[in-house]
Amino acid sequence: MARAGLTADRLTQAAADLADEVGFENVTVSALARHFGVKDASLYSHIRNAQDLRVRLAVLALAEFADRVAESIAGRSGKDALVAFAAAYRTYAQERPGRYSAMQIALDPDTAADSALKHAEMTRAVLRGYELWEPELTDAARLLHSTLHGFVSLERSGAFHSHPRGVEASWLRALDALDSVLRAWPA
Amino acid sequence: MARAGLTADRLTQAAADLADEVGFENVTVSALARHFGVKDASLYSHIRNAQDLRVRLAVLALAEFADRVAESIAGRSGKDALVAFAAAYRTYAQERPGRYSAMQIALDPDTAADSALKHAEMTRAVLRGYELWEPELTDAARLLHSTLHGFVSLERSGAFHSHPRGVEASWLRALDALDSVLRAWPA
DNA sequence: ATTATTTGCCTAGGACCTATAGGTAAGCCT
DNA sequence: AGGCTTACCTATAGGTCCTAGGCAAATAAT
Repeated sequence: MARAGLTADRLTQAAADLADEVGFENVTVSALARHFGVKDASLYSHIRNAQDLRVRLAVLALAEFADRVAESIAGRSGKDALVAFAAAYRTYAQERPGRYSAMQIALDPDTAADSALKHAEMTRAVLRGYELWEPELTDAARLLHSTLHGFVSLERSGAFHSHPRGVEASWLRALDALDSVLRAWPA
Repeated sequence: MARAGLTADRLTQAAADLADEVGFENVTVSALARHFGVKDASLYSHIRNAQDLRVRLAVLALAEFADRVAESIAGRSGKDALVAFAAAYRTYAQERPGRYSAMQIALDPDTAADSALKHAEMTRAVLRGYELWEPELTDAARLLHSTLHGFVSLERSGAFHSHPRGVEASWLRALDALDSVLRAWPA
């Protein structure tokens, strides 16, 4: 019988698409096997187990996201870079919700090392316009990530829907606030 | 045969404790039934299904968390209130990780209404010292929640462990930044 | 081109989780 | 004591995760 031509990469790609369709938590080995028209057991030649699949998906998403962000902040600086960075963040979460969820799982330091490095570099690139130095640079980077991730995460979970105030307006205000706090940081 | 004396509330309480022990995603109907020494099927007289159990757990956590926060900000104002609010937030996430995870699931507006109201009230109580008015009050509240939730969430997922800078120091800096941005908000 | 090796996918099966249907017995009320 | 409600049961079915072991297709060796 003809082979489906499975590889770990093809499985991970398909899992990512599946995650965006049905949600990260509904990405199962069975569903993925169904998608390729093979039996569950066949996937275990390519992935160690379900958790391994999730980790691969997270790594894929982190790399893809890093590329997007890098592209969006290229050639910008100061508040322009901040806004572009933030927009890339929020847009990715909206367009690729499954991948975004995948990115949030805890990875062991080794696995995350590459992505972590690239993300750290880009964050520093954005913050370069604000003239911050260690250790404040790290504090600022953590605040930046916290704010963006927190906002996007709460928006997705519906926490902002209970109030008529437009989410977009609050988002812009948050970016203003971030910009001003970063500019005033050295003080 | 003796009855275990199950009720939806007792199940929810036990589920919450279980969540803190083994993680929210590992709270299953089976595990809960085992804990009470009854068969899985017996639980379905008290809860509609597994999702219903998770929702009840989330509501429990939200209410419990609201109580804690209310207690911690009572009698404080301005930055004191902000710091107490933030500490309650972070401490709850650390001490009750399963409950904290449960709180993040998306609830339909009706189910979340009570908790949402109480949370909104408390946030407004914290922000009272900063003399903000609608619609900026909502923007500020959203920024506050985003920052706290984002920080706590990233800390828990290990995103901050890749750098030697102490997380506590970054946390204090983030609170300073929040305080200053809230004070400068009307500008 | 035939053989040997690897590898992709299979069947079979076990463990655990979710859920429903229908039954029995414990506890409450009068 | 009688009847009613309900807490818990057995039985059953389907879904997911994963392992063991087998055959056949693809690939490499001769």
